[in-house]
Amino acid sequence: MSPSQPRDRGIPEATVARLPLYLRALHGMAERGVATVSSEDLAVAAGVNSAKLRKDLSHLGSYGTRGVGYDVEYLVYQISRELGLTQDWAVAIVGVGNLGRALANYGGFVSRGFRVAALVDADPEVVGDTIAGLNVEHIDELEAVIKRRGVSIVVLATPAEAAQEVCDRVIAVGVTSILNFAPVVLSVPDSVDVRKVDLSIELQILAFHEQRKAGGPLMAVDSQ
Amino acid sequence: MSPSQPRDRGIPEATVARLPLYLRALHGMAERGVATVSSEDLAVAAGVNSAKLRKDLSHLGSYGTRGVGYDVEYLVYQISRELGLTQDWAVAIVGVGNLGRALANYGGFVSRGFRVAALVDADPEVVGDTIAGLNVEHIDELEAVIKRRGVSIVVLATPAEAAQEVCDRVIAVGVTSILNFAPVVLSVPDSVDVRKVDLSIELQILAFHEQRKAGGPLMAVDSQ
DNA sequence: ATCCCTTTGTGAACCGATGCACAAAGTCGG
DNA sequence: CCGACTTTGTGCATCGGTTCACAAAGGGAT
Repeated sequence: MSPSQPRDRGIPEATVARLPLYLRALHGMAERGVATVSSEDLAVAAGVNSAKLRKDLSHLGSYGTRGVGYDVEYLVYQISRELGLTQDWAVAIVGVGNLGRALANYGGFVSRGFRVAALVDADPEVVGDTIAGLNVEHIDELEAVIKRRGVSIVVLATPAEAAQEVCDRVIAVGVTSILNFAPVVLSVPDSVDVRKVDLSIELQILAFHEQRKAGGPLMAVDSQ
Repeated sequence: MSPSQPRDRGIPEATVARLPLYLRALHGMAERGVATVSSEDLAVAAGVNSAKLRKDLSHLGSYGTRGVGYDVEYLVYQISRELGLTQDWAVAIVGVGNLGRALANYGGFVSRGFRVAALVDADPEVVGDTIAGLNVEHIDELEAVIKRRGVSIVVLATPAEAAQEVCDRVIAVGVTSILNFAPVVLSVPDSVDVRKVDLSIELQILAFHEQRKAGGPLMAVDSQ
């Protein structure tokens, strides 16, 4: 705000998106008993350029030792703290179709920092079922469940038509973080974060490049 | 390669990533009987800036009419063609756990241009099962299935440990496009395209921003 | 204690993407 | 047929992110 106080705790978005990658690589190293790691090695493990890695980490602070590298355990802790994974996040999954079910059972989901705290669906056929150890609750209970369980992150795995309404309702009870799997553009206030995952978009991007490789606009049907 | 031949059919990567978004919005409009659309309206529907949309479309050619806008049907066709969706892509899903199953049944997957042509798994328990109308084949048959069905895009929904080996094997039989859901960094030749979707990374990014909103490093527990 | 070797952290050039703002192009009413 | 209006397509300034390259910092050997 005030120019006299730079207050540069702002970490670039691109960096934030890579921190989980580093964290995963570091966890693997910690399990294998690695004590310290150089930016070069960690960069390879995470699949990025080492200069980029160092610049990313430098946004968190000076946690490396020149001539040695980074202490694995310590770096795991620092990144976890920065990402907010030292606390426990209650996640609700709305829409318990094939995808919602898969997400509820997805191991990597539950692992560090996150806990699936509620499953909600509109279909009376599945309400009351137990999935991944959780009772599926009715969509009418949405607001009550979110408040009762202290849910702060909502995963939308509903059909496209239902997504915006559910989105509006959870925002109305204070949720400000949404992970959207429904193939729609959600309209939300600026204060709400929405991340979207669209499986078919990823496939389409692959198809584009595949087409290019296969001869592109010239359609040169040839060995290479 | 040769600098003498610029060959500028190169569409920026950021543009390619947005084309599927435009396509989805356009399909919706076509269904609602909309004949033409302005860049402004389409931009709103796709959730982007209208100048960006126009610049993106300009990379495909001059398909708009000044003073009028874009013909919906025509633009759908042009974008589809550019993305390579006018042809039929055979997709194999390797790993038929919760996620693989969800993907096999996922409607938006099958829809336009893509066809799930094979399901493959290592677990004898599921091999032979019929999922989404397809017989699950054994991982030993991987190479044979890919060749027989003409699979050109492989979706990896295996456990993390198995992903790299499956990846190597499908590349060995000529696959150059992979959509990876396993939480590992795959190592592949430059000629192969890998796109990754990591559900837990998305959650971690949300957690980061959520933590910031909740008071950030100062932990100012306050209304605003 | 000193020197050499390794590795970090970062200044600076570079690159691609974004968004403004406007001229060119086309439509439509009179 | 003309003039007002709409909307595209794009030149240009800007911005965020990437990469290079190197000085500063620390460890370990002698």
